[in-house]
Amino acid sequence: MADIPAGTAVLRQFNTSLVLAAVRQARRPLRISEIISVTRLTRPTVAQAIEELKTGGLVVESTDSPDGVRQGRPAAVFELRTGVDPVLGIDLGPHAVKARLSDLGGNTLAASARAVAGPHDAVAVLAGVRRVIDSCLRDANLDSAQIADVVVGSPGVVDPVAGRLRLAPSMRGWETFNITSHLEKEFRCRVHLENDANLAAVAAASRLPGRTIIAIQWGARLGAGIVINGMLHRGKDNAAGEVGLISFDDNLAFDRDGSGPLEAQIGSTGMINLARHEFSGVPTTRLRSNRKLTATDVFSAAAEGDERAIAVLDHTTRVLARALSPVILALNPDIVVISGGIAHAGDVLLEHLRRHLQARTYWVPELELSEYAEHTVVIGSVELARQHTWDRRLAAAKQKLELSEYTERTATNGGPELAW
Amino acid sequence: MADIPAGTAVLRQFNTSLVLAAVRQARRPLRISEIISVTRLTRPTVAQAIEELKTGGLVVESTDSPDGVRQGRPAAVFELRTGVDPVLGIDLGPHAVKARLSDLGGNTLAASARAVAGPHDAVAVLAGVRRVIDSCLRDANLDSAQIADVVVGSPGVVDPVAGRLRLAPSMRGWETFNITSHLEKEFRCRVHLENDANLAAVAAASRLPGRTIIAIQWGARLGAGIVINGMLHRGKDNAAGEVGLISFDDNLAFDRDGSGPLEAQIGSTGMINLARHEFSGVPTTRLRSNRKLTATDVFSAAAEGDERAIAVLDHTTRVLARALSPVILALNPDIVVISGGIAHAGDVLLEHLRRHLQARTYWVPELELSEYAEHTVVIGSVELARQHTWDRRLAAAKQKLELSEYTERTATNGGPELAW
DNA sequence: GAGGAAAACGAAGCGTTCTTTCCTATTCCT
DNA sequence: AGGAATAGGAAAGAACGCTTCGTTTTCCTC
Repeated sequence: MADIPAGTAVLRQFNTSLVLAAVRQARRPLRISEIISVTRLTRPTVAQAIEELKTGGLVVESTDSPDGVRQGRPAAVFELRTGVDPVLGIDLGPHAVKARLSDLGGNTLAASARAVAGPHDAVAVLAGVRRVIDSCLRDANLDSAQIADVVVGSPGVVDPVAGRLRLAPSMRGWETFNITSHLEKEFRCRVHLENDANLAAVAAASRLPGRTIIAIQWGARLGAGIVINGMLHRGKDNAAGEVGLISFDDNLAFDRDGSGPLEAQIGSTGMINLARHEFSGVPTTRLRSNRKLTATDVFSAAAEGDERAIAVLDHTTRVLARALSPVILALNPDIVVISGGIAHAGDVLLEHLRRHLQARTYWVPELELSEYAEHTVVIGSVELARQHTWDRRLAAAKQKLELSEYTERTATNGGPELAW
Repeated sequence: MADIPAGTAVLRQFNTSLVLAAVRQARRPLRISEIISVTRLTRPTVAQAIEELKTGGLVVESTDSPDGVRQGRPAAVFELRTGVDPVLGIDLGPHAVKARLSDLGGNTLAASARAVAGPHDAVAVLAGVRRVIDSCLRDANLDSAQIADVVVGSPGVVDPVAGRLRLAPSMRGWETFNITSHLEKEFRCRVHLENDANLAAVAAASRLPGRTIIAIQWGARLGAGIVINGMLHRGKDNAAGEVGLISFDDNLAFDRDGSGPLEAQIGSTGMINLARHEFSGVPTTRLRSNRKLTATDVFSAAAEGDERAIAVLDHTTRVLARALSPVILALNPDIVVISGGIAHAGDVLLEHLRRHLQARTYWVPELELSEYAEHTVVIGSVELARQHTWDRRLAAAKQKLELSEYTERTATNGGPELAW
């Protein structure tokens, strides 16, 4: 903590981060005159800020020839220094572990996935984690010491300070195991633990900045991540979005999988049980009861018009709509994004869900399937790790602006003419 | 819009608003040395800022002798100039209109309430509004031209830009009537329309800064206001918090009062119907079926142990818990505050509600009855009007800081070590 | 009652930053 | 080859905050 008396130095830092933000928001290399028009600063100021950012390693002079005007002395163009500080995202799914490596610019360097015996076998899961990490590092030709940030996604309610799970009935034994400090022994950076649905929400929020989003992570388990005006909402106990615990029979109980009432009903295993029951003794050409039935089978059959598959789909989406409608009425979100393996189901899913929501909510939000499907959580992990790294980089430039914590917070969100 | 090249002037303005924020947050007159220690600015800077704020009419030198140290040359103390810019709050309730007049410091100058024929009679409501406003102005010895801001609370979904109600089945005819422009003819200031439950939430948020709150406005109608980390959440269509429309029978319909399914069941009229049915033919000493039954009667009977009243209470709170539990699981709020006439019920209500929530949510939030009870909405109106006025006052000092809109917004809420 | 200590107030000098202004450098077009 | 257009660089001027010093006012002690 530097001495507080700051003087005009804060101005310098403020303007520098203004320039940095301008360069960051643009998706292409920027020339100085463009930065001037965006930030409305003068040329010497911008030049000095760029110089500072260059020596600080935050931006580099791009070698590409600038776009646009092709007359006069060619301008130097600057962009973020992205091909450095690789970050790692890990998804501890119930049946598979995934890892993904990306640079600061968001370019994927490597990805790996691996099925694991089961969520209850901590040793097997840890071994799987080690293998997918090693695979990624090998593919990208990187050493673990070079990684700048790691984010681990997991079902359950996480304790971000302790780095443990506070509630994870589906992963017995994990509550007492501190996975972040375990992994931090191998990396030179911090390892963050985050709820998987929250990461799916981060992935959605990065595509939809500033919006209010309910991200439904729907696979074997069911969870939601809540994004309010672009900001992830974690809740008082970091337990926001635990919609899997919604119950209709006035009785909150976990079944033997550790599933809450709602996810037991419409999580993929619950859904398959329902389908198996529906199809019992009635083997069709596509859906034979002796083959291992998957959720995808049900959806493709529904898309082809199979009545019994449609019945399963209809029931499932009705239950989800019933559970979500109070949340949608309370939040009035812009959009509901559905991720997880179920996102392969296609528009059939959305059509049924929309119909059931229309019967229960006055303003039906936009509905969307995550294009990342079952990879949404890993991608959200990588995205969050990138944000952590950026925040840390920017922290130096922001030191003094902590003063802005004195800026009062009003209770209103700002009406049209009141936003400042 | 002044010329953009700003230079060190933005520093001046930044420091000036820092000083203003410090003075505003303190609830007592502040001496300059106190402002120095809070803002960590130097004396000349603070002195200059104070001088600027004094000439701008935002702060005044208090005549009170300063607290604390009583040695040395007595320090001048400064405080906000509050005894000016009176603001008006209005509550257009279903059965009564209320008005309340306050100064910028939050001191109530006058208050008035009046029963009206019914919410469907627009003429009667307007006449009532005029009378409560006139009564307040007369009591406070003020002229309408002196009012600095007006906020009108009403059930239904408001359109803040148009100043009309976009959905208000309970107030037929109001959708086409532009109440704000009607009132703006009488005042020299802007008139804002806001949902009543949102105003109850504003009232709660002003007592609980920075918290996540579900404010339940529970009277004849039932609505919620959602506050996320101290900020009112309005939702995409300004329709957040419309929990009165939650349905359990998969059918969203309005009854002839214009009530949604949930409010038809447990709004005060629905509750009284239930009680009347419960007590029919079984007149007790306290609750005779021939007297007009009120919700308060039911609660006081329940508090005294009347089994049938307890049954009504139990049923009502169970229905509310069932409707709210998905919202609570999704948001994991700090607290649920219940306002409206029902808040007179006392702790019996909270105990039953808590019990029913415990069966449905893993982390039960704090529960509280609004101390303002049926006056919560008017008080929230006044609070919001005060905030509007402050924001407008501050706008001048903030002009240049609009630049901060370039400060990027990350999708995360900021982990422990990431907040800046 | 006089002197000292403590706190507040006021003013001058200094350093940093941004802005303005002018000039030079490079490239394309005619 | 020369003009136009754009980029880059340097110096002067202005505004601001920080530091330092001296002055004023009150309380406490002797």
